[in-house]
Amino acid sequence: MSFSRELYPLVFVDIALFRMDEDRLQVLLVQRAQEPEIRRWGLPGGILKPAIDDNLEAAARRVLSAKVTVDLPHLEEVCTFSGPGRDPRGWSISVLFYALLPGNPVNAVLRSKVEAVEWVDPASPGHRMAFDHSAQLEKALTALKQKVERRLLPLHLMPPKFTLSQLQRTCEAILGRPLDKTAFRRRVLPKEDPMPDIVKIGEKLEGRPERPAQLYKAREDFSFIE
Amino acid sequence: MSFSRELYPLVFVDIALFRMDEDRLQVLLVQRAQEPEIRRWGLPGGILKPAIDDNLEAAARRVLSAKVTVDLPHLEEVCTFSGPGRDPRGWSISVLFYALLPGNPVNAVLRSKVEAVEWVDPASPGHRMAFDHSAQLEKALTALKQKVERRLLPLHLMPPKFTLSQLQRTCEAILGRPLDKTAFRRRVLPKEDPMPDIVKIGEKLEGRPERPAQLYKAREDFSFIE
DNA sequence: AGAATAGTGTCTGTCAGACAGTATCGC
DNA sequence: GCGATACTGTCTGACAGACACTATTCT
Repeated sequence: MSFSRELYPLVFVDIALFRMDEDRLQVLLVQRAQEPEIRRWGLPGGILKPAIDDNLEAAARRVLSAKVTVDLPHLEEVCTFSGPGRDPRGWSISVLFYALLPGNPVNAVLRSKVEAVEWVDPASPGHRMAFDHSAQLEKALTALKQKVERRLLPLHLMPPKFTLSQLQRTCEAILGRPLDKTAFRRRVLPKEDPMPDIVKIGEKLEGRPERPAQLYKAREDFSFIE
Repeated sequence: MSFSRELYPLVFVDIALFRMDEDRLQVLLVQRAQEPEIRRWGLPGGILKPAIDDNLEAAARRVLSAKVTVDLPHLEEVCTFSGPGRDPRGWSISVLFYALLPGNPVNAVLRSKVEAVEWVDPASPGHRMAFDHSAQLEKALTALKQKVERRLLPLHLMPPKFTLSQLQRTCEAILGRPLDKTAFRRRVLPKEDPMPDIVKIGEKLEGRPERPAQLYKAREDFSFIE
């Protein structure tokens, strides 16, 4: 442990970036290209750079900008992880964020870099993960789940236009359990709500062999923060 | 800004320590005895010491131990505050915690130090506060409120033995609004719950000119974490 | 007896899950 | 018409607020 580690901790930001792939929730993992824990998989992250970062959230956005071509996914702090042993380089803090990537622009948003990247099922990532990133992913997923459990709609994960069934399947993927259709629609479409979270566009989904569904969009100033 | 500030941020922990005074919620403020912002009031806090702190929560407990003679109040992370401008000493991070002090042992738990201390109403502290501590206090209070709004019982604020009315008044003080007695009791005393949060002791409150109330205690392994 | 709070019984509205039934499209 | 999904109507049980009523102690 270097001397400075006894005065100043290393400060990192780590991000659990979620997206929907069809009807499955996924999270982005990267394979570390450097020591320590080289070749291990983990959440994308990086060290805080006080010289260029305005705050921790800005640091997280900077780290994300190296992975993703769109900015402004929903980004929210979850909690911190800290201690002398979690990173071999010394006493460290990681501030964990989770981010939600919107649906449609996904195809073109990922930029390949020196590291390998992979979208995996957050409930069973299928890799042994570096540092305490396994615990971090669990915390991030729990935070997302709890929000949806509290009836917040994960609209930041949706494409610009979506159907109610799509939205319901997204919630079900996050919660890991089926939802009742009637109850879901009643909740999401309150008849006389002055500020409904979602707005009917007036178009219908075409090109499918079933009855076409109404398309909706998120309210202009919708926020996933309670 | 010193050179090291461009590589390493200063890392602080700040704590909003809540207690009940009769039926009012209070938070502990301290008057700063040092520059910067000397004589301004703020939340108790201190710098992280990697050499002696096992993690950020341990740092918060260490800081609290200088103010309070009991340990183990409920301590929980709220969020972080960060940036180059919030402390004149340079780029800094504060990790905010809130803590709940149990009811009865309060009288003897406060230790006077070099700084003046004061218990104030968290909703209107009555002092202009140092740094961004005003925003921090607001966040901590909101976090506490939301937990109680989500039906978690703030049992860590209660004395070892308490009546249902006392508990209800505590919830009302936190929420800032009255609660219905019938609904509150129904919620708190589910007839056939295998794991109720509170347990009837069997004693009654004596020495009052009204009908004596049943006394309750918190379940052995009760946790305020959801 | 009276004051004061503890504790209960019951009505009513809201809202959830459940489930069956109807609607509307492509083929 | 058939298949598939969109959407609706309605029943039922859980639970919340409201409120009046009863219970039990001290003075």
